[in-house]
Amino acid sequence: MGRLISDTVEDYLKMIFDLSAETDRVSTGMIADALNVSPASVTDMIQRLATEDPPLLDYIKHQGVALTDEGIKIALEIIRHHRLIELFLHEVLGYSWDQVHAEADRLEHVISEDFEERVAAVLGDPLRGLHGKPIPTASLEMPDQNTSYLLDMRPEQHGVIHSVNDDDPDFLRYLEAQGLVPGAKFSIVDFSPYDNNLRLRLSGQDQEIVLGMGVTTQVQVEVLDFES
Amino acid sequence: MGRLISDTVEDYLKMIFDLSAETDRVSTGMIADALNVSPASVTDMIQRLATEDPPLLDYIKHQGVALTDEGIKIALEIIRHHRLIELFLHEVLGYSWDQVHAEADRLEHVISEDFEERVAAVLGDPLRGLHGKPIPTASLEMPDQNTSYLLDMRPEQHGVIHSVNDDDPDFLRYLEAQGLVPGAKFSIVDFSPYDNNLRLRLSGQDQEIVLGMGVTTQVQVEVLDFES
DNA sequence: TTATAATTTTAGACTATTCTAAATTCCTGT
DNA sequence: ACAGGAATTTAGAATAGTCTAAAATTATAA
Ligand SMILES: [Mn+2]
Ligand SMILES: [Mn+2]
Ligand SMILES: [Mn+2]
Ligand SMILES: [Mn+2]
Repeated sequence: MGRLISDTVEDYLKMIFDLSAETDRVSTGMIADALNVSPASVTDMIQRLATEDPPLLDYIKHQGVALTDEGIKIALEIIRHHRLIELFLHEVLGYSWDQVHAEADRLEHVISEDFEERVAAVLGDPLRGLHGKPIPTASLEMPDQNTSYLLDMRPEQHGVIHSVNDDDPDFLRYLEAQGLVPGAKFSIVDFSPYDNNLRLRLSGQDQEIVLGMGVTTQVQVEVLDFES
Repeated sequence: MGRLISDTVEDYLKMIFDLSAETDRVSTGMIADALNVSPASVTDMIQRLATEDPPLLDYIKHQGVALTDEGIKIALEIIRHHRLIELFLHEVLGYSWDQVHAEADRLEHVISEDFEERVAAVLGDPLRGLHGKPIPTASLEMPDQNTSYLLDMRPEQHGVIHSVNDDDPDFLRYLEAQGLVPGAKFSIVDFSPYDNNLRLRLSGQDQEIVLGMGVTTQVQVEVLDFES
């Protein structure tokens, strides 16, 4: 208990956790891109984190990193902070869903456990964040989700929007305008193999919308067995 | 607009502002004590702040510093954040008045102007903080207060508690238990010149309480012309 | 007025985080 | 199997903030 973790390290661990959803091992380059720092800085940092007292990363030279259990703990703590804060900013202070992320990205590092608990209580211990992502529990269990990317759906299939990537405010405003918010049900109408465009109809709406990979890679869905 | 001020610099400026209430020029040693860093670190920092592009401090070697207008601006901004956050934590999240300070001391550096505005709005644009101190306005005017220290009051005088120093949670719990909270009216019953103890009676209470300098130097009062 | 004490400043060093440029290693396509 | 090219790591350096120990300055008080 009580290691001294800087904001910077917290952001590295959080980002590595996110990137780990894609690949088993996360490469130096991926981290550098995601955090907007040079690859050299990343190499430095991951080597340091891999040799901390309890190592936070498992690092193999030239083969990227994976979080240790210790590293996952810290990442989940910060992710819990982040998603609780986003919800709180929206519910209590009236932030729109495209404004919350940037603010939460700073606040997540400085709130106390007490603050976390009080916010969770005020919000009624929510299970999902403002953008649909699950919120790790107080004991740092991440509820597992059975989701896939909208990208991978095909005509005839039905689904519900589960969650959306939240780092680009413009993108979030676009999604909201289209009705592409967590909980929205839809069915796939058409698929264009060459550009990977998907045409879909949101339930209750007449109009169909066509989405390219810029959108479909950023939206997670739950595939439904039957229309409802 | 848009200088890059670190949290550390913000804390230095805020502390120098507070200390300036006592002395015109603030010494290296005072700052070092207050911030719990070595005098050498303070010298380093104040020399740097005095040579910033618009200087934040006016520094004369061996004679301490005074804030420039630019430095005051930044200090007031942070103090506004701090006091709004303390009130918010109390009102919205149910923090007790001894718990808010530590949390606010970290949050004050990371909230946006938007956050500040929204919190101020939710609280109804308060003029005074949880511990009685005035809150700088949105345009960074500090409402001036006509207060003196409880220390300097003498028998026969009446007064109202204006504000109390809030950095020690134990002290705040003690004050609250005694009923020594902002707004409480009292009259001085007795003064002991050798130990500077004051005996006073809170209006509406029978019992008298005796306070030493450990308390009377930490409490600001408004002296009343007549009892009320 | 002068020695001693207190305060402040300087010198030198350390950690955390980042960078650029150069060296190394890995991968891929012929 | 191997030559480029891509990715990664190393080397060297910068900045912010801190420290301790030594030097310099100012204050105090006999
Ligand atoms: Mn977010
Ligand atoms: Mn962050
Ligand atoms: Mn405070
Ligand atoms: Mn602070």
